[in-house]
Amino acid sequence: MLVNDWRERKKAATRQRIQDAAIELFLVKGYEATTVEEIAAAAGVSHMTFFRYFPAKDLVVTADPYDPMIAELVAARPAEEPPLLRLRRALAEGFTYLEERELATVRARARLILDTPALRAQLWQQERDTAELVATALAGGVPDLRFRVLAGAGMAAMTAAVVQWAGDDETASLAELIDRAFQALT
Amino acid sequence: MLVNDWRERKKAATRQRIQDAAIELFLVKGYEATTVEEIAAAAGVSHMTFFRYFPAKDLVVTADPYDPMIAELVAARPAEEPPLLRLRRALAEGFTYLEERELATVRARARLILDTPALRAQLWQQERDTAELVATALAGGVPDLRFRVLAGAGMAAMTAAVVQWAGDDETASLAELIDRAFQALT
DNA sequence: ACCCCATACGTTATCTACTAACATGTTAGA
DNA sequence: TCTAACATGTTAGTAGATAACGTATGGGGT
Repeated sequence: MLVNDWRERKKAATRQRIQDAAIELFLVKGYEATTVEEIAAAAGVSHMTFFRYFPAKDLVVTADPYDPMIAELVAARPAEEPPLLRLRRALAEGFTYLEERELATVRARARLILDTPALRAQLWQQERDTAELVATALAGGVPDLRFRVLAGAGMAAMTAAVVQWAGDDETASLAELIDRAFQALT
Repeated sequence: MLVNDWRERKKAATRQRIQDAAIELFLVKGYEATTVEEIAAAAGVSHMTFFRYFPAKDLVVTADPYDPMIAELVAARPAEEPPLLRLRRALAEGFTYLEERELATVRARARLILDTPALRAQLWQQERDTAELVATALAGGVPDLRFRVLAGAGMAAMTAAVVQWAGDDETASLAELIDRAFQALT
């Protein structure tokens, strides 16, 4: 079983190399102007290896572990709370945890995504998937229209906050913006 | 100026021919399995003409006049109403107008879009654009975070309703689902 | 130490969406 | 009738994505 460890770590490393090379190139040359072949060359692999790790070019940017995390946080909160408050608190927890390390990276990536149509498309799809997960967590089973609406509204609030936060250096902190966004919802 | 009329009508006709041919092929063979060349051939044009009318393959399905219409309806309603009620009433008006003619077509197209990842991506982007238009209409100028959240939440409610309506033949009417969705929001 | 084989990676070919350059034909107006 | 504008076609090319097939590296059983 030691073998698997070694292989997994090697794979994780090349995956990271590809992703780093890609984002660096995107920030310098722009997303559209950067070809997969260039990324692969910069990471020292062939274009096939790129596609084995990221089935599509945009996934190298949009693949992200946070969205599923939100659903877990929602499920972890007491079911007695009203749905929107539950979601709000869950998000607050999540973003507080983030605050300490990766906020700058997240912001840079958010900007890249928001400035690139091809990447934005994926993002909205992802938001929708997360909304369904959140709705399921809120309902504690298959959600009905009511829970889907609430989850969707909550995601919309979060998205509005993130968009403002990413677009303006002078704006408030992300946590505060999310708080304000949920306030507007009630 | 008579000339322009004639040319415009001819252009509108070929545009329609292309779109009809495309949607028919999509429904029969599926979106991915249908090539632009096939669509162009079925419509009796070259693939370049296709792209002149629809800059991207997916636009032949997702290009749609309803989303801008919503913003107009919102702006037309009295500004004294609370924002969410205003949006709700505006949507009610719009879908009542629709009811009389194209509902079946809209439903078929909605299903095609919801079943095709490549089309879904565009749809969410479009929803976002509409939300911005609605937010502007609600604010009567450049919207702040509050109006953006409300507009986004409203669009989320509408989307949830449309998704359920498109997915289930036995479900309630679209107007009623939208009404229920907005009820869940308050 | 030997071979075996799984597994990651590369090479090559091909498809398709999409774009650009240039050619052609048709029609409105002088 | 000539010409300028405009819609369309032809051709060639780029880039994302997939499939078939070959190769090498390293682990485990004998």
